Amino acid sequence: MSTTIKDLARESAVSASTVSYVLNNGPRPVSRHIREKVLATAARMNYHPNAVARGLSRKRMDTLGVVYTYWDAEITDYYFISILHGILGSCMRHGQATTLFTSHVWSKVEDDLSLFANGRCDGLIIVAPPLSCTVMSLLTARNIPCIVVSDTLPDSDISSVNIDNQLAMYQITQYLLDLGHQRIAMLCGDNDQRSTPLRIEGFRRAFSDAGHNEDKHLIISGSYCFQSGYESALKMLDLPAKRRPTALCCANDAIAAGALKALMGRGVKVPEEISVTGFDDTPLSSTAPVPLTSVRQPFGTIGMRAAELLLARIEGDQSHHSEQLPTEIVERDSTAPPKK
Amino acid sequence: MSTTIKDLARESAVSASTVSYVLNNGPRPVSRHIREKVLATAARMNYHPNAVARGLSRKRMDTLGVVYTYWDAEITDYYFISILHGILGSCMRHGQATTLFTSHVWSKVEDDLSLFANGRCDGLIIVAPPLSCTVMSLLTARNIPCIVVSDTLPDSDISSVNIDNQLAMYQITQYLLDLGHQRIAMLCGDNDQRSTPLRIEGFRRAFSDAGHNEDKHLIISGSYCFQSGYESALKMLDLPAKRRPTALCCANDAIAAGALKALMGRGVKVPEEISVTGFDDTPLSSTAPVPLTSVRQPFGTIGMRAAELLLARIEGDQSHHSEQLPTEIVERDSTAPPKK
DNA sequence: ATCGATAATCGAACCGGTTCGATATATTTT
DNA sequence: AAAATATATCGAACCGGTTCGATTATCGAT
Repeated sequence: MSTTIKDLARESAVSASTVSYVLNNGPRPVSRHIREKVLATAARMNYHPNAVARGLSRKRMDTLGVVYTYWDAEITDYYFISILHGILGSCMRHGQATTLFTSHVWSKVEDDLSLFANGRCDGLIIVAPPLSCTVMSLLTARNIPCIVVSDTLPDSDISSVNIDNQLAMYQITQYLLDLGHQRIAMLCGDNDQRSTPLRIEGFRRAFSDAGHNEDKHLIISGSYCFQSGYESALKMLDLPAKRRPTALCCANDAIAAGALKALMGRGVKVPEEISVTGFDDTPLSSTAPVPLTSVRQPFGTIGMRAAELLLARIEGDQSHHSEQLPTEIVERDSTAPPKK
Repeated sequence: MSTTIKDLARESAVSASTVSYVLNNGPRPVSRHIREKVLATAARMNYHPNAVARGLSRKRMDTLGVVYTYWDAEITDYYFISILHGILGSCMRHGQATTLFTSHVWSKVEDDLSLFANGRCDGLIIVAPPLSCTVMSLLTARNIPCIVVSDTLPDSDISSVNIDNQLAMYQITQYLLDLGHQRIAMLCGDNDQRSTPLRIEGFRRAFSDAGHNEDKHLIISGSYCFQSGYESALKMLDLPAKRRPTALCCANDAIAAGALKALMGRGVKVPEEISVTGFDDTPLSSTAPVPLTSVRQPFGTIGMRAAELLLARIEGDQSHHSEQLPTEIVERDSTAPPKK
């Protein structure tokens, strides 16, 4: 249907291989005369090389795959999208296409893996795999380059890019402690996410390092969503006054927004009576009824680095990285020293 | 490196073509005996057919491309993401991979088009192309199936999927008029987006159909962002009391949120003093300080239908569709009859 | 002029599948 | 039992590029 390299060769009265050399600038020299002729016919015939044929013979599709499972049915969450944004940027800059794969259920991803791991993509970026995830071993077994955006697995030699979850939580807890809070509740996210135990650990360590008594009852398990934050906050409000926390340290912004709603519903003033912190610094942080003090994750950079590391690995780099990108506390209006 | 169909053929003591017939269930019959043998060796050798080779010979990659330019540097906006979500769902259901392409500048997309239009994707879904966009004609010239998610172009035979922008705006304006508002300002989005003139037209028609005098000065141009809404709302507040609108009909939720902030900053009560409506029903609508009455667009369905139409077209369907999916007004707390 | 070295070009094989014409085998018909 | 038909399998060509060994043209040095 469309013009092929053979058409081009015939029309330019040269061999197909020569045309290929011209189009790729090598690997062999072509005389100036012929080069120009070929280029001219290519333009005239509106020739565009077929990426699939090219990919087959070069064993390189210049395509990166992104794998993601959403926890509760939404790819639309800011976390994934911003990382994807970074990945896309990187891919564009390096002339790579980006192919997406998602599924509600992680096991389905593993089943459908063959769709990816079959030459279509040169490598895979796996975003936020749940704790129980065997995909990576499948991939390495099949010699498919991959990178995870997640905390490093203890026993894995797969490179990873992420923030330092423990440190980040440590810092924001410390921030609250420095404000003078003593009774702080941590509103946690899903237990099967790797970030959860790490953030809890950071929270705990901030307490012990500060020499404060850590009251275990103030670690509230939940999930990374608005509803969970709402419910957990209500629980906190129902505690007897002397046990009620003066600050809620939330494991992400959605939880914090939910908590905010609960507090406002009960007429509790933020930050005057209770301080609230978010995590992720999504747009929610700034548009919340009380703009949230939050931990900014460099999502874009995370995605970018993941793509770059993957690309390096595809190009033969064997080294093992596990990058931890710095986070930053963004102060807004939801935190203040405790009352009195 | 990895096992090929030839390895499989040798190991099963049959020809490669027979293996192919087994793996694809056709197009020719294979004896039960051989079928099972091949399947067994395939499993044993952990064989996965190479999608690229397959794609080359079948001229079909089972991949749909999604093209998008973000207005102001963010792919992360809810509009695109939710549509993408619908597309992904459809693709998964139909065994298609999804490849993404974005760029800040639309012209860059046109340049890089060859990356897509070269066999890698079987067709393209173009999301929200700006008014001045020549990509589609390039594509049709090169015989590449495509669908736009956008209002239909007057002179185009490319199928499209979208809401009825004019009708939707008509309805929400009517809703405000029915509440008793007479002085309503429309806070518009970008002028180079196709939706803008259509929504304005809907706004106008609602006025004229209701027999109200339409005051042209209440159509405020701007862009689809928070900041624009903020600024436009301030302008409204600065109008002399008798010309000040009692309702702000915003062209999207971001604008409405910005407007809300301006109003709250000036101590204007919503909805008691001024009603505000959004458009799109993004999460912003429900999490805004005053939950917004908004127009819900069926983003997921839009994406889904776009993918399905594209798939049909790829499979040879020549018919021309331009689907307009129904919208729905979601009432929340930001609207009420005008004061007194 | 002749020879060797270098540069430019060609032809064929290959990447890993699919598909079609031809052949071999099994089944039915007469 | 032979002929006609249906079924199962093979081999080769093809998809549209890249790459490598071999061949030819070009050039400077002797």
